[in-house]
Amino acid sequence: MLKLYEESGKMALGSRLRQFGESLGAEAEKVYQLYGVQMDPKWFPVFFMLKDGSCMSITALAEAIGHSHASVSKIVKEMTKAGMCCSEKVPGDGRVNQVCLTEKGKQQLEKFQRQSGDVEAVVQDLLAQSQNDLWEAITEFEYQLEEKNLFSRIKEKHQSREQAKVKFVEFEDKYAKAFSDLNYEWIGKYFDVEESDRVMLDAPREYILDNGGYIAMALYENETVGTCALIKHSDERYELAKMAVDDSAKGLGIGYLLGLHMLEVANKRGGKSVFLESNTKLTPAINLYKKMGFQRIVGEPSPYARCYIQMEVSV
Amino acid sequence: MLKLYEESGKMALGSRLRQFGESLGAEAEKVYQLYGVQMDPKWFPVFFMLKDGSCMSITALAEAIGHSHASVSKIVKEMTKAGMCCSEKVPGDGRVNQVCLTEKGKQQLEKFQRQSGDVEAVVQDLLAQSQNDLWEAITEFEYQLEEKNLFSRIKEKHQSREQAKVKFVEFEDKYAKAFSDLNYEWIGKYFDVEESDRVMLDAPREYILDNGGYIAMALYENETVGTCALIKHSDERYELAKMAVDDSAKGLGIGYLLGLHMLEVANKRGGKSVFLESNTKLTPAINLYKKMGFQRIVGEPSPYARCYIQMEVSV
DNA sequence: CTGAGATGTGTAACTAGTTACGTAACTGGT
DNA sequence: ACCAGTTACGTAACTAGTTACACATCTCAG
Repeated sequence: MLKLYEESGKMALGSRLRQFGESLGAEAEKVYQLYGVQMDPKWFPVFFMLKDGSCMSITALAEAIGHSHASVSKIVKEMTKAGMCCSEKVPGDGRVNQVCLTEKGKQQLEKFQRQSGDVEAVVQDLLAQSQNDLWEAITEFEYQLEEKNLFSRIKEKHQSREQAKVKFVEFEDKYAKAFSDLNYEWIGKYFDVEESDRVMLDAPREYILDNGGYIAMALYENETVGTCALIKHSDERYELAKMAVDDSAKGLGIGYLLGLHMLEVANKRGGKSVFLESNTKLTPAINLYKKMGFQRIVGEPSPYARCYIQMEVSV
Repeated sequence: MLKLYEESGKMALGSRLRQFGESLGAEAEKVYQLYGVQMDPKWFPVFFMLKDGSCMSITALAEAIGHSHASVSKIVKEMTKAGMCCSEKVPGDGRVNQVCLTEKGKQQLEKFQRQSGDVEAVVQDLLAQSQNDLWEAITEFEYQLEEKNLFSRIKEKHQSREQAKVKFVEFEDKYAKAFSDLNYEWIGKYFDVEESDRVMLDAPREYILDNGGYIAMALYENETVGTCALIKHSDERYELAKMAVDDSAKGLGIGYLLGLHMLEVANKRGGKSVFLESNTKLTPAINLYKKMGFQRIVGEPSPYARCYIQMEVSV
């Protein structure tokens, strides 16, 4: 095993797979020669798909063998030149180019079958002697990645580690600027800032906290990266509002954590339900609310011109 | 799984490995981006080998990561241009170019370590959930191939199947031409044909069979592809001579089978030992005899000018 | 000490794939 | 009937590696 793989750990799995696959493939040409099959190893996948005499289009071949159509197009061109296959336009559809083996191509079949039988037997043998069956291992790994690909898994890991660095703290006056800045930022991005916004953002203590509300600040490595407010409408009913997360911290799922934190606070304060008003235009936000458990309701008309949707959740 | 792999069986293992490895690698760039590591994924192996601050030559790097030195040379050139590493001639030896990370390169390390930790954990997790551990499976497979590579194994399989088609029959007059042709062919290739050759080859019945000897012909798909003679020197002592295999059938191990066949015949006829005379120049032949059990002896001087070695085996 | 062969590196040309793009043919809604 | 979008294909340009070759430097036997 290469020094790299000894030291790198399994993070280099992809690299190792590719390299090992290539080293196996390197022997292929000698094998073809041994059996007298007059074929370039890279033709193998195309040849194999056509070997039972069927005709296939370029695209169908590409799909079946996992290459780009461009690659298949080139391979077919070479094979045609070597007299191994031929192609013709299919009558019904002037676009598709149907490819099939020529007689000469079919003549390779007998030798090829002998070869593939032997190779199969050798590989089968090697696999059987291993504790971990390489073929099955790939199948299993691929299957797992089909459910959720590698990148998503890594992203989740990344996110959950980063989220551990996020803390939520109660509003203090020193956060007043951060609170308004974060909100002005996103409101200005999608709408015009309205008077009703300005009032609350500039005097949160007066309009939110003193009326029994609550404001949380999200801190990430001691930077304020998000904020959210609970406005008290009655002892049992709070409004979730002024949620804002800075672009620099997007993608860490801070919004979600912040939201859950707010629901928890509402619950602790005796709230039974939390509602919010938003705009269907803000798809990511709406999805976030849904994920938090909010469901659309028909509520009383809102003083905000941009409000088209109301949602609620019990806590 | 692709249709190709479903149908092809495990003969396409190499192809599948490479393809799967590539598909994993394709996600790498996004991962680097996610963690803010300013690095081209293809730099990874070089970066990794240098990450502990050590200096390495191009060739040493190439060896460690399993690339050609040319590839490493290109990667280092790119990394140098990006300011990630630098290289300088080593004082003792004007040829070697020692490469190490720059400060900027080392700055990537922290982020890289975070990333590799997460990736490692995710892959480890996936492997642990599989019945067949992909990483271990490759290690095992590689280990097996180290002992004997894939091509050798296939060749053996091929050979043993082809050998089943070889039959040995006793000399008849209809084989007289084949017997002499096969021998003249190889003798002429290495030496001048001598009178003592001519006598026996042209009248095998008289000089070999009638004196209690034996001649076998090797048939492969009804073609005579080889021959060999036993010359009786005494009731217990035979000479193996006139062994010839046609070029068209080389590589199938026919010589070996033919030799064993002759020893068997000698044994059945009451022989206790078989000797032969040959020339050290004919390395493949000598190796073949060794494989059959023959050992070098010092014997009586031979009438053949080309004979430099005598070998014997008990049967 | 000197010349033949080995070693280390860089560059050029090749290889087996890819993505990007252009063109022609088909399809489906008005 | 038509045109906007989709599909099939081929070609060109790119990519990440390779092998082949050129060249400088080193090593060591005579």
